[in-house]
Amino acid sequence: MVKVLIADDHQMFVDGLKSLLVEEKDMCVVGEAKNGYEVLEICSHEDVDIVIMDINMPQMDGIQTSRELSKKHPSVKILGLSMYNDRDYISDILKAGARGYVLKNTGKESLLSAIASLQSGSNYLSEEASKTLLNSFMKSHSGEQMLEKLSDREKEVLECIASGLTTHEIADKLFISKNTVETHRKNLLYKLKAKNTAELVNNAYKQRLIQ
Amino acid sequence: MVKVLIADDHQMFVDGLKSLLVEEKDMCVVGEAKNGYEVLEICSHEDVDIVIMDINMPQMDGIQTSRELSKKHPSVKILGLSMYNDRDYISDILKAGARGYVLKNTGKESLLSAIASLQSGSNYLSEEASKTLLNSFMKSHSGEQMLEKLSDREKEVLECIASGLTTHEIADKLFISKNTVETHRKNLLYKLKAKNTAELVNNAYKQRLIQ
DNA sequence: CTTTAAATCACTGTTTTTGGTGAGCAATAA
DNA sequence: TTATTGCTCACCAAAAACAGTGATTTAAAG
Repeated sequence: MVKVLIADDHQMFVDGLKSLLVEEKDMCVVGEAKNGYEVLEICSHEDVDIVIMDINMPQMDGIQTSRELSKKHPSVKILGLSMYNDRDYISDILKAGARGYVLKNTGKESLLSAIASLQSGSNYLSEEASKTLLNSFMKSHSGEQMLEKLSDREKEVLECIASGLTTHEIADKLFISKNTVETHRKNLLYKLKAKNTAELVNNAYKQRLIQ
Repeated sequence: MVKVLIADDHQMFVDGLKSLLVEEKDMCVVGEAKNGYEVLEICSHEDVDIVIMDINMPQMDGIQTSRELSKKHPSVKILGLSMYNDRDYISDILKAGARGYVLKNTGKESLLSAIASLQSGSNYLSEEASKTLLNSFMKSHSGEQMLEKLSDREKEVLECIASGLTTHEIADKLFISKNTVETHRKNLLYKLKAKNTAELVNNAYKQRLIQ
């Protein structure tokens, strides 16, 4: 009997999954969570085999939750779930301790085989997800890739830029010099491979640095 | 017996909903669709009472599909569905002919009562959705609102701007003068209430003119 | 057949961004 | 200890964006 915990902030999706899983006689849903805190809370007093973990959740997202969870309860297996076939999503949640990843646009079969794989101790990557990872791996070797992480300060400046503030206004707001803001802006342009402010904001959205 | 058609591009969500609905003895799922074309196709040869219509679908989205569907098959009742509690989404799909709207983050109860309401001939708006509509109505009267529609040309220029092209490059690409592009840019800034390019792209994302 | 709206182009400034280069300081990792 | 990284600041010239105003043509709407 596989004990499953469903973590997703869309109640309707949870309800659907639950009704789908209880049909399987070797599975039971032992809990549901709307955010990361609830996942950790439930796992601390409940015996859970597998967490089906949506990546996009309010308050604490699936990535962060996976990190915490695999630290505190390494025996709990995490299956990453999301609607985006996004390199960063996949690699981030795998790095955070998940043992599998499936997309929401695949059917229940792939979900069930993912659960089976994880339960038997192996890993599971859906076909699309592995393609994406492989592609990005290729690219990373042809120099196309590389997404340098932004520092906290840079994210702060990025948000100011996106909200329409000029360099001077940002400088005033963050109590730093105009020159410093210009440097941050320059580094942001470089790191996000943008050639001007418009593309910067665009890329920031695409890479989900802003939502 | 209510005959339901589920339209959503996430197969897993469809599978979940289906298994949830077949539990209800007075309902049956007569079809599923991954995009608008499939919805129209199915409705043309299948007897459908209610379409559960996700707004975000590839190729033809829920809004456009609802418009076509209520033109061709006005007897089919449409229940709008989305994860966003967004004024534009709600009002757009209602204008397009939907008779109800529920959010994915509400549970199955609200979905079932929505279906029941629609089947009995009345409308259904989830609590959050009606709040959102009401709020935006208030705002629209306090002058805060107003989202002037963009012309096709403006959208075209907007995309160019977001992808990082300069005024000069856009002019070359669209075979128009630099001055014209600047005028379009100016109008875009005005219409989206942005004070510079960064905020323009930002607001375009927020208002889902780019995704 | 008008009135309106979209799309086009023009001129003239001012402000902001962008690119290039360089450097000091503090915290932290190797 | 040394190397690296994040944050800070500086200067300057060229490019681009921004603001204000006005005007013509064409197509749709009334």
